[in-house]
Amino acid sequence: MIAIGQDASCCPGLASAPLDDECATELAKVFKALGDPVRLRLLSMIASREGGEVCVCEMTPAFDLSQPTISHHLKLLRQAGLIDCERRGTWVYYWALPGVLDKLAAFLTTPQAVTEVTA
Amino acid sequence: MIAIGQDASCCPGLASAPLDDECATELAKVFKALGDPVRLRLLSMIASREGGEVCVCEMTPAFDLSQPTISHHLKLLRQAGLIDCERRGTWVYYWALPGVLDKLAAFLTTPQAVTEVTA
DNA sequence: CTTCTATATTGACGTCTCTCGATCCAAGGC
DNA sequence: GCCTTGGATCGAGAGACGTCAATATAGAAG
Repeated sequence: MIAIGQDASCCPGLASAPLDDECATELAKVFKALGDPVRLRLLSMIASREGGEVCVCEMTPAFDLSQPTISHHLKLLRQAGLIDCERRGTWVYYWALPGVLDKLAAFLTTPQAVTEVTA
Repeated sequence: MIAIGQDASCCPGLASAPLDDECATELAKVFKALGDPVRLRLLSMIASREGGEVCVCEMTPAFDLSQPTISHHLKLLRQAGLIDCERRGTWVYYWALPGVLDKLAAFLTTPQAVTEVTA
């Protein structure tokens, strides 16, 4: 629903120029999705997985929360454009959408830090 | 109040290993502070400023919001450890705390992307 | 000391968010 | 067909959040 892949690239960087309203609104949606410890852990479980895919049945018991709550957080992460999922038989598998996290990281990186790395 | 400088460094990276609860809670506070378009714009105004300092009197009229609301958002950004301020006469000046954004960016950067850059 | 200006704080209101139990849907096995 | 299992959706309640008007505070100027 949120095309961070396109909209984030329009924003040259947090510290390079004052953000316009539209860009800030789009980016805030993604950061808001990251602004919850449960969602951060879910995303980390998914993004750090070797094979790239994690079954819901594996994530739900890792938390002290009800199954609908985990499903709700996964939905928010998906709406933020951070992950996607596919049903395979009885189970549903989630994976991290590539590039989105790196684009966010690039947006946060200050120009000085960039020049230091590339120098 | 939040020592992202210390606590974020304890977290090796979102995509390198599943985040533990404590680390996720600390990081979520910072991302939550970034999860509002007004705060993103405020932080961008501050971080992109050449001299490094921005007066509140310069930020308030840039928004269609009341003065207390802007003050409130600046307070949240400060509590998240992203900015700091100092009173100088009648005016108050804000600046971005260095390194925090870069640490966040490093946390979001996937291991693959890191190896690509350093290769 | 009084007054004015620039910010911060307080209190209140409506809205959004997180969580749960209950229910529904999709797929497999009998 | 029916039943079981894995997930998603619905509806509700408690709490957090964003916003404002009103007030308080700090400093400068008279």
